[in-house]
Amino acid sequence: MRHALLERHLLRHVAFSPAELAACCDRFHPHRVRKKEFLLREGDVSRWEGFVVRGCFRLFSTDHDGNENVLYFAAEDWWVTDIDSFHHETPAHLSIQALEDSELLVIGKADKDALYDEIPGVEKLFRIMTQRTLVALQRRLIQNHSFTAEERYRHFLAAYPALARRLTNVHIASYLGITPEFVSKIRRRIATGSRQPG
Amino acid sequence: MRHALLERHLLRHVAFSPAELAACCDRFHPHRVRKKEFLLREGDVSRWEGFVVRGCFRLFSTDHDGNENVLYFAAEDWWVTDIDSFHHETPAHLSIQALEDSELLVIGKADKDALYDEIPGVEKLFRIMTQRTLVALQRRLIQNHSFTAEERYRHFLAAYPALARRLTNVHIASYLGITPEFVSKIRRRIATGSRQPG
DNA sequence: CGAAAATTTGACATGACTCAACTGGAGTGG
DNA sequence: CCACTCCAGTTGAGTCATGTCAAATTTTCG
Repeated sequence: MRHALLERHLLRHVAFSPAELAACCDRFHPHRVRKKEFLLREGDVSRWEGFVVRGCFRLFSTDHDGNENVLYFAAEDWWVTDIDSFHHETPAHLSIQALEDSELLVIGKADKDALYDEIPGVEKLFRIMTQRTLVALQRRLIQNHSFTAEERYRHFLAAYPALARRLTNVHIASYLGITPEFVSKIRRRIATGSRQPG
Repeated sequence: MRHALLERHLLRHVAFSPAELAACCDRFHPHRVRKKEFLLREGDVSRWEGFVVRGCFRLFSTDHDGNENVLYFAAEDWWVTDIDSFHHETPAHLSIQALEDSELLVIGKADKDALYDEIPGVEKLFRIMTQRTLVALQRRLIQNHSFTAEERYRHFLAAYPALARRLTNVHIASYLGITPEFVSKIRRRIATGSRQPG
């Protein structure tokens, strides 16, 4: 499935030849989901890795109290999968739900493994992408420890303004690890113009 | 530098030939540091990626209030580096300090890049290792949101009992994102036999 | 032995949560 | 076009987990 967004994405970190690029893209096929539909449910095996072409998803897990914790949001140009489940064919820890009507390009494990074997550069691409994701997650973990809820909320709005406008406060709260009620109180503090200390 | 621990580590995810294995190991050289010495200081460029052969390190960053947040501990069989700084030769966000007299095998960027180019399998190895680290970090992030401080402390002791015995409570607290005083209070609660709820 | 660091303890402060009530907008069916 | 429902969002009172600060005590280590 040729798709300009995917091609540009793949070329971002590795200089594939046109033939290699086509061989990659041909392993993907399109998939549509409606708002609120699940691409994956906790406990099932993740059979697909997906590249988001249109729409938006949340990846979350449910803890013993029934609280949903959002690991991340994936809009256009992002990947969605439970890495561990996809690679080892084990039950997923994550659920993946569409927050809008969405379109993906998905690839199955056999096709992905074939790409790894056939096209030098695919390993490099995913190594680099995984490293970048890891670095971002490391920073997020540290920020969770050193920032207050208000700082994290402000930072999220500043870092992802377009994404934030597409999400409800409930979801943003769940991503930041705070309650929706408290987000509401933070918003009021911000709106009523109180300067944050520091 | 041939070293049984490193060889076993490299073979864990990829079946290198003896020649490939030797070529990998030869790019590493030994390095010793004393307790409390820094391998890397925030702001400097990380010139080395290190594999810990003996001893223990903490990787941490300092926030605007001067608090040190431990990202992770690295004992034998772990890697230490500021990934971003090492690969892009930019100032590091992390500091790396030896908590004991330690020995590493280190590799510079030029040698690492050479390995990526010369030995098919090295990309795969680091892709897989990075993925596993990412999955572990994802789980840790979610646990930070859904577990209380006491639960996180208990979980850390249960998951890394040997490591925990080598660390002070100050460092464990900094890893868990809580204060050393509160760790002390948790320890008392545990010691006085109070069952944790849930 | 002596200094520095780690740990413990207690009083007090506060950030964030819980719960419950209320408001308002978006979609849906009649 | 209205009535109705369903969520998201807001608000407030009360509570709890965890932090802060300061002092006392123990351990580590030169």
